[in-house]
Amino acid sequence: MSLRHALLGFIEMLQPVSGYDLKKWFESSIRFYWPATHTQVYRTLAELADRKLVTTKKIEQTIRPDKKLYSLTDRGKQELVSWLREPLDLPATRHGLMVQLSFADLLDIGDILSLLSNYASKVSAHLLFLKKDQQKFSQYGRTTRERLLWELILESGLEYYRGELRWTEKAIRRLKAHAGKGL
Amino acid sequence: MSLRHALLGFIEMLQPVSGYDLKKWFESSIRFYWPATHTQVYRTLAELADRKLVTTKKIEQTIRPDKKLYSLTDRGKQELVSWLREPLDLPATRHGLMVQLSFADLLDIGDILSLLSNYASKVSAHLLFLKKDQQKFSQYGRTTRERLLWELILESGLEYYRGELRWTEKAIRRLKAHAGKGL
DNA sequence: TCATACATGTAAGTTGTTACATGATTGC
DNA sequence: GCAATCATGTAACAACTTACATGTATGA
Repeated sequence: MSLRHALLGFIEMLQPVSGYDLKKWFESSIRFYWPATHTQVYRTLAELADRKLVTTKKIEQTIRPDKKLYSLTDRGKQELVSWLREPLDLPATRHGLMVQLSFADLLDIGDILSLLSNYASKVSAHLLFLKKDQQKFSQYGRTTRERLLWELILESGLEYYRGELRWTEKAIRRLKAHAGKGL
Repeated sequence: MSLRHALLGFIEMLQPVSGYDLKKWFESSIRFYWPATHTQVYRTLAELADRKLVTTKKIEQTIRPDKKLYSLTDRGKQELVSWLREPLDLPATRHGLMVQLSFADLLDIGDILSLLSNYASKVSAHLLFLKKDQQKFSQYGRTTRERLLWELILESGLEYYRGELRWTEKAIRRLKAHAGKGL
């Protein structure tokens, strides 16, 4: 599971850091590649502490709720770096729209086109969102190489969604052309 | 969950059909968009039968193990068609390589390039595999519109992986250039 | 003789989602 | 006055994975 290692990675970058802040970092960056809810984050942090990959320190606060700060242990860093080197399998994608289209011959053309245009508009909205994020994000890198890596990751997302848009538009054209032939 | 509806869709196409055959159809087609193990298939079929969306018929066999054949009920077909019309959220992708690259500044350049070239070779292998599948697959469509849909689905996969390859090659070039500057 | 196809399942574990729970402070 | 931020968690459920289990027939 990459969630564990994503957390180790962020802790390495930000230590000492609270679960709450880790969750916020997830939200604003890696979530496009590995989404996680706060429930999962806290559960996984507890497990990492159990396995002595991180240490915790309780901070008592008066006007805010108490919090715990996490830091990496040597074993945690070892675990992180050795995972970073591991070649992974191709990700298993689950793309509900494609499942729908597989059986969409049961629908009439209007319904099929709605599915596609709904997808297109969600993809466009997401693209806009990613572009806004773009500037904000690439500033944080601590080395030029880290900034380059983050830029590449963001471009991968942009290109993926641009590709989805192109494909959706093509699919709409082809389906309309096909429907037209029937007249 | 799309698995339930993917099964309903295949049952609609192939009924009466055994769980074993449904699994094989998954393997050879939809698995790229919605992978499922045989455990999941059998469990979900039992649930669909429980909910009266499908009916089963036991076939006793001597030289082969007995089997169950599944067919759609009217309620099953209704459920399928109404799901097919539902606009879905954007799929949540989990892309481990991107998680690794997010923290890859902890690695040396050789390790980073290995991650990328390993990914590239897996993507290429998968592309070859998809292209082989291409002819075999598009023959099955029962209407011209169904064939068009399946063609579009397959193209979406091809374009995705071609995009991944292009991105990976660009990433390798940029990282090599960056490493070169340091000399 | 060894792997593969046929055909179905159970059990146990891991991961991921949703709802519930608390309670002060700050900004609109 | 109401929503959002801060900060952490539990409980219950849903989905997915891996290992275990059985037993015949066919082809390389």
